[in-house]
Amino acid sequence: MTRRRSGPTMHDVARAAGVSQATVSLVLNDAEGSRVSAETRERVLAAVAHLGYRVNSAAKSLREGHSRLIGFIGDIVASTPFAGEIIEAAQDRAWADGHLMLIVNTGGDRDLEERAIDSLLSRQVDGIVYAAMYHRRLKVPAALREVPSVVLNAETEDGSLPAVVPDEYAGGRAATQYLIDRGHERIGFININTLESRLPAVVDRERGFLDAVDAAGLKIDRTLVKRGDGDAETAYQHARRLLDRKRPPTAIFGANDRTAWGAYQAAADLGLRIPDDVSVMGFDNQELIAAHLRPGLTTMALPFAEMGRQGVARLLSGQRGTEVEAVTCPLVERASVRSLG
Amino acid sequence: MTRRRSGPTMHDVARAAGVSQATVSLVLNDAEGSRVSAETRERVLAAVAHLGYRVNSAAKSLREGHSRLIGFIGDIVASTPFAGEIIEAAQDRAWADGHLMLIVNTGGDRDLEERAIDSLLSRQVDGIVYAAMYHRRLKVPAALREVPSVVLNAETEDGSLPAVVPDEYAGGRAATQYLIDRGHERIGFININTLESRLPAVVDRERGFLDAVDAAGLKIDRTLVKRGDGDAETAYQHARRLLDRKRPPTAIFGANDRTAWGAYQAAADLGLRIPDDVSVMGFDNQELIAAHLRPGLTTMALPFAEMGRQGVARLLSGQRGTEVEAVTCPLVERASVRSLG
DNA sequence: AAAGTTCGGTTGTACGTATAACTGCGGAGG
DNA sequence: CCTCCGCAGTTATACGTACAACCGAACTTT
Repeated sequence: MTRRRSGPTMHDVARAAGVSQATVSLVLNDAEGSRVSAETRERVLAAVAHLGYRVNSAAKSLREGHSRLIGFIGDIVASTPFAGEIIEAAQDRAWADGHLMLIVNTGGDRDLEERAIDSLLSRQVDGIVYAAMYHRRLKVPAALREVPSVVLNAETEDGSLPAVVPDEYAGGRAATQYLIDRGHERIGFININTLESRLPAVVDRERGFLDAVDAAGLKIDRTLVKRGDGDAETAYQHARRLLDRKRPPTAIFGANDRTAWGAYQAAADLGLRIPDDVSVMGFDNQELIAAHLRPGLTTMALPFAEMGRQGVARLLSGQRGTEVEAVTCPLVERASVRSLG
Repeated sequence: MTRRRSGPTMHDVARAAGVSQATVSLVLNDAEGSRVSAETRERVLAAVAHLGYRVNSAAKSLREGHSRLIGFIGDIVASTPFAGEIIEAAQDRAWADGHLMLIVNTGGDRDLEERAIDSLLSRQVDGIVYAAMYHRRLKVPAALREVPSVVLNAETEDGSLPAVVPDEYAGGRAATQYLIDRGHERIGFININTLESRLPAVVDRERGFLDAVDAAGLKIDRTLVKRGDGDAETAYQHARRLLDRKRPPTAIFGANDRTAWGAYQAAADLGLRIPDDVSVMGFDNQELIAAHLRPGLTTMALPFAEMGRQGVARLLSGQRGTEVEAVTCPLVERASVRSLG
């Protein structure tokens, strides 16, 4: 009944090489500080190659008490193209350290999440990465604390776990500064949503924008700041109204790329050319929008890959702090902003 | 030295419940056909809950010879937004069957791929899903054959492994039929690339288009069929030339969404409205393009989720055929096609 | 009453590995 | 010549689980 599909074991190798299983283990693991003659080592290695021996990780994990496995839990994997990036980077980082990544997506289902964590823990994962698909604050399941864990793209409400998030404030500020540096003094800002949403992407980007304007000694014109409802149509309307004024802004900063796209459409409808008549800056660097708009959209990239890397690196480093790490959003320069004067 | 972080074992539970370890195992696994009294079962379950016992999968896998793990290997995960969808669906399907998914992305690196497969095999995975990020034919590493494997979004050159691919031909044909059903008789077709690329997306979609036109008894006008070089600009130029003719087509079918987007831009530049003056149909259903164009692009969706599901399902079903399964591409109706007459 | 037959468990072992503890041997040191 | 020691391994064991084989008591069956 016991279907034993698996290949040769160390015992088979040992027999083939005329040594004991322990010696095989020594050769395979202890590469340096070992006490086995070069000749024996060769024989063992030859037998390994000849038989196509592969270590049985289950046995190894059982013996060693850990698995060289990292768990990855995400709330909504597919819906966002970012997901792949963060997963890839996390996996790459884990692999670089000899770990594989176990992935579970929960679709935000709390109950499934608990079971998923249970399942990961029972597989002796060495750590868990909990990734949120959009930046927010959240409560994490208690079981996460049983093993080193880190939260990506979100912060825990109680600050009980280390987290890695995009630096929205610095991003908003850098984007604005970029426009200011190019001579823009009247800059329209179209936010994604109202501040009540409490989302860092909404609140902090706007704060960054305002502070940059203020720090540059420019007057803050509240009528240039618009807030939407997350809808593309609303963003379009806002952009249209901004550009239709007697003294329109010379640049529009959309708090995300979709909002910026609204500005493109408004400009097109009004016969304005980008960047000649009006400059546009986005945020998020959604490849399919930003890179394919004509002209290409200059925007701030969310550091998904970097978050994935840092998160796993933090797990594997073994240091247990709970600091929130803010990662810089790099500016991606394309062709939608021009220098004035 | 041996850092034993792990929690209680069956022995601990057994002691707490005043039974033997075997009884705990019986209670936990054999739920039905077991021979343990209701009262004992209760005691064991209580002890399990009280101690927070969790099975050690490493030990279980070692004992049982399999891991309830599925390996997922992809060539370019992040670069494409499709990746997330296929991964999510595959993982969901695996989870539904009590399996977790181990993911590795190789970036197309052949050597890394071999090592990844080795690593998966040494972890006793019950099967491997090998996903290509765009539809093509490829050679798979021989080691894949050591365990049930299935190829997604690609076919093996030697047909040695089961595969699941999108039905490009049927998709091209269905899209065209959709236009014909709405009264279009002069339909422009802008292919992504030349047929020399040998890619199914290029070859079969065009074949589907031609066959649909032919089957409808319409005359095939070769001058309405254009081929690009994968570049957005070229697609735009083709669309422009098509629409600039004395008798322009009433509809343009772009072999992918980016090509269709070129048609949007050409139409806009010529002052033509979609769908009033010209209808446009795409292929791929790239959310960020198709859903956000104005008007929304009617297009054929690639069945990524379905491929992920089917692939894993095939693995878990245990049946070992090597057939290539073609999955239907569903039509996503938005607003870029109008009925004539 | 002797001989099964359930019932409700227990004992023992194997899965493949890593490693602590041991061993046989040849040479160096006294 | 005896002792000691380093070398190059070997032997034995534990990790936590599943399950085959066993076992005692109570209950039938003949």
